[in-house]
Order: sequence, then structure tokens, then C-alpha cells
Amino acid sequence: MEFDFSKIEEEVKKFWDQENVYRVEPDPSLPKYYVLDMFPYPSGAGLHVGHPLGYIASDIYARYKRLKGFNVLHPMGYDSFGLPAEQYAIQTGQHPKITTDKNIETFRAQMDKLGFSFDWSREVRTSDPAFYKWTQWIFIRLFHSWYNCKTDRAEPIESLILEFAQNGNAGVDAVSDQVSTFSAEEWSNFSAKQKSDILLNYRLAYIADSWVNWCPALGTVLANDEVKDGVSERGGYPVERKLMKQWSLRITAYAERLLQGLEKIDWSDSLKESQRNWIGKSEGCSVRFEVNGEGGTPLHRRGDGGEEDTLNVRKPGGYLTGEKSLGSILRDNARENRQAPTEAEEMLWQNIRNRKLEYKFRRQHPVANFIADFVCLQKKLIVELDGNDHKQNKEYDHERTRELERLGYKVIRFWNDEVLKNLSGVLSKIRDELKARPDLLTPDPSPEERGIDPSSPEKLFIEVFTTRPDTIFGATFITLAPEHELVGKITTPEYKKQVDEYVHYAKNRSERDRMADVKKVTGQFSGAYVEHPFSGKPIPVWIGEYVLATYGTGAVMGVPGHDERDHRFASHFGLPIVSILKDVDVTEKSFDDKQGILANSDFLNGLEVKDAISKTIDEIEKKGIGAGKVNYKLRDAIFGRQRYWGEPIPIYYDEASIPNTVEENELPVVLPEVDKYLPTETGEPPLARAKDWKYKGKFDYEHTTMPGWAGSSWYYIRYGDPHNQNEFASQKAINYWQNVDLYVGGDEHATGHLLYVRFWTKFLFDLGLIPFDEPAKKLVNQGKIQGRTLLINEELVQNPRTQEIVYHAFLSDGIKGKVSQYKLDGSFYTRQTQWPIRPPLISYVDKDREILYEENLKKAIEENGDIAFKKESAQKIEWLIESETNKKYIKLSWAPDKMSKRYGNVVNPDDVVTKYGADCFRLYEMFLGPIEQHKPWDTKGIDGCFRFLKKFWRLFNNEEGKWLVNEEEPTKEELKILHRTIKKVGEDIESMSFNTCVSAMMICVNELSQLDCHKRKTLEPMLLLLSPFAPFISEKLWQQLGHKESIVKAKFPQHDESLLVETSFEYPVAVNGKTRVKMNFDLNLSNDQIEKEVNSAEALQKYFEGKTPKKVIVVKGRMINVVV
RNA sequence: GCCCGGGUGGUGGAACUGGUAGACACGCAGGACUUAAAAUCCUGUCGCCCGCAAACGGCGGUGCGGGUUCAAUUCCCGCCCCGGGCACCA
Repeated sequence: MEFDFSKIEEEVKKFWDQENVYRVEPDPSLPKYYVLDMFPYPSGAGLHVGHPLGYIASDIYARYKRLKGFNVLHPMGYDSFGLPAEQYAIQTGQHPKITTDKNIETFRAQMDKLGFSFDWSREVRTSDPAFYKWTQWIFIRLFHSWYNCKTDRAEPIESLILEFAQNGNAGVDAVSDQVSTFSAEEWSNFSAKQKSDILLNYRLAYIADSWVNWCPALGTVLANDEVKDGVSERGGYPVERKLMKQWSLRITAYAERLLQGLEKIDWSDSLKESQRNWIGKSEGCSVRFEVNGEGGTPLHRRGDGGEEDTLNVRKPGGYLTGEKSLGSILRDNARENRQAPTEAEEMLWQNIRNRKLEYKFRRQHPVANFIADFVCLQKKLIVELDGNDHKQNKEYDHERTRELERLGYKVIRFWNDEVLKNLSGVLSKIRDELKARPDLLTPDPSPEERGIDPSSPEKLFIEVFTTRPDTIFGATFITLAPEHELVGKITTPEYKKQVDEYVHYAKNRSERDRMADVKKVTGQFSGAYVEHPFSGKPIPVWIGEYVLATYGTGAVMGVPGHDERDHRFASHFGLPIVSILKDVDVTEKSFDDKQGILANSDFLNGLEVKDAISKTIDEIEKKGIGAGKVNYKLRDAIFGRQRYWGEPIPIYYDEASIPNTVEENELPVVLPEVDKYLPTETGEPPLARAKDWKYKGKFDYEHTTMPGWAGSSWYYIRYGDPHNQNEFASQKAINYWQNVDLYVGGDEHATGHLLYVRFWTKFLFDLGLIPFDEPAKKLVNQGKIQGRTLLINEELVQNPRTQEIVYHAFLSDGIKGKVSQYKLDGSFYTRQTQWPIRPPLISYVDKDREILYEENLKKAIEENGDIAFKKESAQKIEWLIESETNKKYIKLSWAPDKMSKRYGNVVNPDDVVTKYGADCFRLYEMFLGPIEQHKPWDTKGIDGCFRFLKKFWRLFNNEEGKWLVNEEEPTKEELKILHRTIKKVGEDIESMSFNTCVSAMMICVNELSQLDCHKRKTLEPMLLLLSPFAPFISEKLWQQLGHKESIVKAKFPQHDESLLVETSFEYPVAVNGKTRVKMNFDLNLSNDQIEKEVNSAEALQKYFEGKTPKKVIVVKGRMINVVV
């Protein structure tokens, strides 16, 4: 038979389908093995050659494990909710389900061509109601759970309610946002709404005002991991911080376990490191500094009670959300503004307060992250007054207006003068607007309505978090974040103006601005002092934007001697810098290392840093001014998305606006149909458009949907029992298949999916629903296959003063280095650059030879004009070229780059398969190098694999299609070749070193061809070795050998070590480390005998240069080294 | 800045716990078969030196500079470069 791969692949595929060879069921008599690929999102672009890399690797491994006698679960499905389909829906009006289904079809067709051994009967799709029913079910479980620090696990909320009813919350040790305590009696007297609000502070799924990453362009919030460098990961749109009511998951409860769990799983170092970074644990200590007035007069706490949280001592496993403290900052600020209204503000206020215009107005009220001058919440109407300085803030105000409008507010503005001169006109305009706006029945309660406002005189403390408590005697100042809630309270009157200005400045800088110039030192003295808890000395309190409000307590003790940032701050403002380590000078530079002997530190003197840290914590705890404390960077995961194409959150709101979960027997909450996939006019998410979509016909459903990572956080469990209608998976399936043995996927999911799936797994484990607490024992990150981007080398000679380009040339790759001779004159400078050739220019390039002909470039310029360089320079083009047959051209260089449709460098696997076959494609992708490594796609090397397959085929069939296999006994040499290969391939598959497997098989086939060996007894085992890599051709040849059952069901050969034993070895003999000659010795000879022979060896005498060898080192079976 | 990876021919890459650096493959050069091409096969291919040439031989060589060792791509110290993660995280 002829080697016609497309016919073979077609035939074999049919055979597999008929025989259902990849179907698996639990079988207690066999050991299981679970190989999983990361869930693909079915994008419209289909697969490119980079995608299947991981699938091929996992498929080889799965097939190998099957041959080794394991019952292998190897499923595939689709993460089919997601933004791109929805963006497309918004543009075209087409339902995302239609697009998604179509894309899935393309994906499936592409995957089918590649010969994967997936059990497709187990396919799941996250957007399938039968699947997301259980995603919703798990959400409900999260909602009805809290994290008990005493037992260090999640528990049903009922146990907490019981505790509240019996003992109040004082004895509860939970990860929560609850700050105030209450007794059992108080609990019983709380209204249903109050109880609900309190429980939300404990639930693992909760709704609360949180600072979120709002992406206006996508119209949704994003999780932290979906934001990179201030822009959205998908699409690259700007993201801003915003305070919103949001569903979140309390992943922070699991911070420590997520960190510890990394120790026991076999994942790559870099991935574990990313997760560790993301969790960001730091151990240290909180310290409270008492605030004194200048003259030692204590300042008194004023304002909000219920805010003692900044002073709280950490409960194990707990943490403090910085975002929450920002909320109170806004409120504080609002309160201050209220006390100093302008004349116009006051006048307007007197005329609209107390429902003078029928509706209740509030002044200086926080809305999102702004403070509105006046707002009517019932009508979502904001009235802003602008002074004369308004012009400077025009842009800012514009932004703010847009943002508020997005939230459904209407903003109207008046000038101060208008109010003063034409009050009645202003009032009637406001009245008109009020009339025109729809009524909102449940206005948000104001902070005053929500909280209590006892103004009991109390001492003020600043609490800091530090990882270096040992440096406490080196603290020469305290710095507060500008947003810190104490800023307004401690600032002394004479510094009020400067502080206000500074805070205003700092607040108006965006995150990105701050990130951009971190080196810039800014700050402001508050006038206040705190008392050093040990020395009693006064320490000034500063405000500086280098302190983050969201980390720790939003305040630091400035230790300029031993913290680089503090040193910069202190040097800039002339604050004292002291060293607390013996013989360490810190005047120029801080000494941040945790080593040395303490000095200038009272009771710490003479101690090592490490001992000093624990000693200090002891003392601090003894004094009751702080405690050892652990901080995590990890934040709770925002779970709601203002999007259509996602799982509905199974929550409805009752008459009292209390969130309740939908009855389990009513799941799934099916995604309703909507007329448009856009937010409503009032800024509600798209689900608000759904007609008559009410729970039990009357209650509002939650309108946000779940994020993309919801379904993928547990899908691997579903594969074990994908069609179960009564449970998320049966206990039988879960107990048999357990967790994933080998998980293959990209490292871009390090801090997203892979953290969330671990979180959900631990949660389900806590509830006793699964018997394991990690999703995957071993995880391999496949590298990306990069595209090739062609680069053009360009040189400019430029006049530095006029910037005029006087000379401009494209350089051929080979003569890049020779440009200096073309410099015109010393006063000009040359610049060499390379830029990528992208569409449309790419179409003018001879891609096979990677050259650009002069005529084509000229044509490109003519047809497209300004392609990638300035016209004027294009006219000055000169050439440093190579030429062949009088045709001028530039040889281009290239570099690996992202494979992307936009860059015109995408290679479609279908094309490769058509040309070389799937087997060859699989083999080549593996042959390219280690799977974890990123590597550029280059079709040039694929011929080698193609030749190998043909050669392999020709061991069975000759060119005329004649069958060559015979039944002769293999020779010893042939057996040795075979068994060496079996050993090598077996070992290398185990260690996932697939490239060397392919090499080993190539060597084997080369050798067998050389020996003209066509013996069944050598070829049949070879076929089994090849079958995980090239399943089609292997199956075909297997059939030709006369087997009726698929090769998939066969057994992997076992190598026979005895056949590999060599009797002698050709030793390289080195003299003084340099290999000189080769000598053959029997492996049974003793080292002494070899030494004797070597010493007298004729061939070596000349290297001894007459000296006698001092020593002979013999490494058995390796080499011999003679020392002279 | 900190933390992880990594740096080997023209290219992708190989080298077990320190033991013949460059396996295997691509590309290139030459040759065989052929009217020719494709396909296939054979030979050579790290650099430099000696040499008409080949065999043979010599020297250097795994980012750079040191060190340990009989022996270093591998271990140690110091640096440079590339990729990735985190980033005023106290």
C-alpha cells in the first residue's frame, strides 16, 4: 500500500468512530488516570498552530497511559461564556449563543483532524443550562457558607446564625467584614434587613460596596487578574477604580491555604511563584502610636463610631479591606465640605432642604467615588455648583459627569453667580428636571442613616503595619496615605490649608499617574505628633502618597535608615535619619537587609535582627499596643459582571430588598432573552432589559452575571459525570476519577483561573462534597508557539537640530554592520532601527525567501502611500542591497512574535495537515523542543518529520506498495536497537520530554533501515512506541499486521535490560583532561588492569612527555583520565 | 527595584546524579540515480591553524570574568544580556 496519509487518516478516523475507542467508564479493576487540557474559549478565529501544542502533548501522555494499562479520562469541552461573542452580539445583534455554537463547530472540526483521543461523549459547555445549573448551585452553597477561623474551614451559615442567636458575635472568629459586635439579644431584635446585612459580612459570596476595576469601554467591572497595567486584559481598554455595589467571593478567607497548598502540588516554579506573589503574604506586626497635639493636648476622636476597625487586631485568617476605609474617607471629606459651604451653596441649600422641592436632597453626598454638591437620590439627580476656578477642572468635571451619567444620574450645573443672582430661575430649572425624571423607590440610605454617630471623646491612635518591628527605634516619622481617614482629624489648624491642598492634589492623580512617576517624592506635614511607644519621644506625622491606602493600615512608620522609600522621603523633607544597626552607615543609602546587630535601640541592643523582631513583637503585645499580624495582598474576587453572556446569579431581592437565593429545585435560572445586549438607559446591566423576568412573578432577579472564570472553577469535576441531572457529579464518579493527574495549559492563567479553581476546590472539600482539596496534582505549562515577524533594517542619518532626515536607507540583513561608511558628516547622527513588517506591507514580501524586492517596495509605497514611515523619508530612500540577476532586494531579518491575525503571521493547522498530515503535524510540534518553552513556528523543519514517517512506512511497505514484514527472528543487534529505544521513549514520555522521544525513534528507524530489517518482532513494538505520537499511521499499520482490535487497546512494550548490557566499552582516554585516544576495554576488567594497560599504551606515550603518570582515573563505562 | 526562568553551531535543539559538547532534525555544500524535475540515497558541515588536498594533527570553543576539580554546559562567586511575574505592598 502506498503512503497516502490523507486517505489513511480518513479511514482510521472512521474506524475509531465506529469502534468508539475513546469512550471510558469508571472501572474499579483498573487504576485511573485523569489528563486534562485547559478549557478553550471558542474564539471566532479558530485554532492556530500554537493552540494544539498542549493538546498534542496531553494526548500523547493520555495515549501512553492507556497503553500502560490505565483507565484514562481525557475529556474536552468549551468555556463558552465570554466577552468576544457578546461584543460581536452588540455589534451585529446576533445572539451570542449562535456565534458561540458556530465557533465551537469550527473548533471541533479542527480538533477532529488532529487525532485527539478525547471522549467526546463527555463534552461540557459552560453556557449550557444543564451545566450552569450546577455552577449556580455552587454559588448558592458559597452564599450559605462562612469561614470559621477556629476550625479553619468553610461552614454552613446556619451554624453562625445559631451562634448569633445564642451568644451574639463576640465569640465568633470568622473571616468577615463585620466590625461591630452585638449580643444575642440585640441579634434577636434586629430587623430582617439588618440581619441580612450582617450575614453578608460573613458569607463567602456577598454583595457589598467595593472598589472595583470599572472598564467603561466594556461596560463592566473586571477582576484584578483581568487588569494589566491599568488596562483591560481583553481589548486593552482603560480601567478605573470605582465604588460599586458588587457581588464578590471571599477568596481571602483561603489566602493561607492557597499559599500552603502550593507546597504539595507538582506545578512549575514560575507558576507557583506567580501565585505566591499574587497572594502576597507578609508577616509582621501592627503597632499603635498615640496621637498628641502639639502641646501634648490630646486630640479627640470625632465622628463615626463603628470605625474602630482601623485599630483592630487581626483575627487569624482575616484581613482588612482598604477599600472600605476609602468609603469613610469620602464621607469625612463630605462632612468637611459641608461645614465650609460657599455662599451660593448655602443659599441653594436653604431653598431645597427639608423637601422644599417635594423631594429630599442631600448635600456633599458621596456618589460612586465622587462627592456631589447636591443630590436627590430618589430621582438620581445631581446639582453641581461651579465657582470661577471651574475652568481649570473642566476636563475632570466632564469625566465625572460622564461617569455619573453612566450610573444613571443626571447632572446639572450652575455657576455660583447664577444662584446668587437668579435663585428662582435655578430653582425652577431643578424643579423641571425633577419632574422629568422617573421615580426610584428605594434610594440608598445615607451614611448617617446607615451608621450611628456617637461622638464620645476618645484617644486617637495611628496604627501602622510593619514587617520590621525591630526597627521601631529608627522610626523618625509616621506617614499616612492621603486617603487615610485620620488625615482630617489630626491635622492642626495651621496646617489645614496645606494638607487640604495636598490631599486634593493626591486624590486627583490617577493610579496610572502615580504608577508612572514613583520616584517623585511628595508629601505634607500635618502638624500633628505621635508619641513613640517605647522612647516617649514625639514623632511628626506626615502625609505622603507613597503610602497606599489599600495595603496594611494605610499608614507606615517611617524608618529612613532601613527602608529605601522612607529614606527617599526623609532625605527630601530633611527628616532625621538614624541607623539602628551596629556599624551601619545610612546617611546616603538605607540598609534594607534583614541582618546585623541592633544598636541605639534600648532593650534590643546587641540582638540579631531576627531575634529583635520577635522580641519587639513580644514587647508590643505585652504593652497592648499591637500584635503580630499577617497581611495579604490578595483581595476578594469581584464576581458580578454587567454583562449579558454569562451565568445568571441565582439571587432575587424580596420586598425588603434582601438578597435571597433561588430555591434549588428551581435551578437553573435560565439566561433570559433580551432585545439588545446593551446596558439600559439608566445604566442597568443588560439583564434588566428582560421582559417579565421576575422570580415567582414578582421579585427582581440579580441583574449582573457571573464572570468567565465561574464555570471553569469546577468543570473538571463535571467531566467525571457530565450528564448527571440530580447532582453536580455523583459521589461514585468523584471517588473514582478524583482530581486531575496531569493538567496542561498556558501560564497566562496563573493568577486567574488557576487560583480560582483551587479556591473552589478547597471550598467544595470543606463542605465534604469532594475528597481532595487541590484540582490538579501535576500541571505543565506549554509554551506558546510564536509567529515569525519579518523585520526591515533601517538606518537614518539625522540632523540633530532640525530633526531633518538627510539620509535614509533600508539595509539588507547581511550588511547591517557596514553602515558607518555612509555617515555623511560628524555633526549628524545615525540611528539604526528595525521595524516589523505588518499588513499591508507584508503582502509585498517574498515570504518564502524572506526578501523584499526594490520594485515591490516601490509599488507598496505607490499603492498605499504612507505605510510605515514618513513620506518625506520615503522619498529619500536609498538602498544598501544585495542583488541577484540584476534584481535589487533586501534580505529581511526576523524575530519571534505573537501569532496574530492582525500581524498577518498566523499559520493555520488545517493547512499544515492538508500538506503533511496530522501525524506529521503532531510529531513536528513535539520535535520542535521542550513543551514548556516558547518557540517560533518555522515550517522549514517539518520536512524532517515527514521523511521520518515515510521511512517508517517503508519498513513495512516498499515504494511499490509491497508488504515487507516477515516473521524472522531479530538479530542481537536489532534487539539492542529496539530495546534501547523502548527504554528511552518510555522514560522520556514519563518526563514529558517528547522532543527527545522523536529523536530516539528517528535514530532507531535510521538504524533499522540501514540493516534492512523488516521483522515483525522488531517492528510491532516500534509501532506501539510511535502510536501516541502518530496515531493514524500506527493504527493503519497495526491493522496491516493483522490486528482486529485498535492499537489503542494494546500494551506498551517492556524493555529487556539484559539485552542492553555491553561487554566492552570504547573508552575515551584523556591526558590531563584532554581527550587524546580511544581504547577498547572489557567492562569486566578491574580498574587496576585498565590502569596498567593505559600506562603502557603505545599511543599515549607522546602525551606523557616522558613523565610518568601520577594517577589514572577510570570511570567504568564512561571515560579514563590520566594525570601526568 | 525584587522574585522566577533562560543564554550551547547558520536555525530548532541534545548532553544521565560533573565524565567524549553539538545527538536528532532543518538549512547549506558536494555527489549518485534521472532527459529533467520531484522523490530517494550517499558524503561533508562549531571556529581557527598547519596543508595543494585528504587522512592525521594542533589550538580555541557552551553569554563575560574568576574559582573548585583529575575532569565544568553542569558546582561556587562576581557581572552582562534576554524572557516572564510582581512592583512605592511597608
